[in-house]
Amino acid sequence: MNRTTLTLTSPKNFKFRSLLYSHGWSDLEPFKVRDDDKELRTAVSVSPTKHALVMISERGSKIRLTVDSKAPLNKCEQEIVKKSVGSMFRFNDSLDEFYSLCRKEKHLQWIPKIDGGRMLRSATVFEDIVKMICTTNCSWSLTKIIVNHLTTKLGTHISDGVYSFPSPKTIASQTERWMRKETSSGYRAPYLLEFAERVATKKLSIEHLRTEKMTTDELYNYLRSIKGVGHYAAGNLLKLLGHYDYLSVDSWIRAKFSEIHKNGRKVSDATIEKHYTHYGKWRGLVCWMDMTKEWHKT
DNA sequence: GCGTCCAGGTCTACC
DNA sequence: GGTAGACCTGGACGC
Repeated sequence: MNRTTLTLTSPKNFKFRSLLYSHGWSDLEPFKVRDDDKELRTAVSVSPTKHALVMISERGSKIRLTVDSKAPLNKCEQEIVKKSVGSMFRFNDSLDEFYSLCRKEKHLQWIPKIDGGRMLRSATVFEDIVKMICTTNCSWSLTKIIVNHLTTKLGTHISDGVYSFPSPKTIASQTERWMRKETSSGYRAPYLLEFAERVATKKLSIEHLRTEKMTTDELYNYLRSIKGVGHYAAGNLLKLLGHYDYLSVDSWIRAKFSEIHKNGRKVSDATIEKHYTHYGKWRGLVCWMDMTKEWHKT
């Protein structure tokens, strides 16, 4: 095993722990949180056949990447790893405007204090979309099972129990029967296969979506063209693409909102939408942070 | 251990 | 455009 150490400079308003608990992604393979929240492990594919285990930790204002790979990484491949981690950690996203808005409201002032709101992404848009489809219509424990099966049965073993996330081509080459039986994805299997096949054959282009200048509605409609991505999944994916105009209300948000704001009384989605309307294009992020405040208590 | 019921979001057919 | 029903799984529950 070859080991390389790389360093990234974190942007202002960045806190490692806030990123880890930004949402559930750090709980899904190939992510692994280690050493009492001090290290995040994941896999980065630098080419279709070359994968690296990346151990990420915070060192003051720097981010240290300890990278293990079976063959040494050249300079170009090291840059791919750095760029990939920067994209996962949202280094290019500015939250200044969001923080200004939060500072004006007493109950939101805690957010800029913990540098919150930066939501962890997977190494690729493909991985994010597959995982989001796996969150639909099931418990979080089932989501973890499906993603775990996909990664450990179809990914490449790198080191220390870490597997790369499978490529579109690898997923597309499976049969629906195998997917249903071996990944517990059930009726989602044909959705995952169709999506992977469209990406693998370049009928659908998605990796540019993190940098493409598109309006929220254009992005939303693009995502909805993927079978298995409905209103909730598209809204959540938009957050991972830097657009926060959608609340993407699901059963958990309904229950949490009811508990926090309505003393447990049942509420309609329209009531929840109305509650956050005046936060404009940041309403989706304000809602999410409001719902997950307790996750950030130390 | 086994059977039954339920929750969860999306798609499709139908009105 | 709105709505009902099917999809499939793990987990909770009762026996």
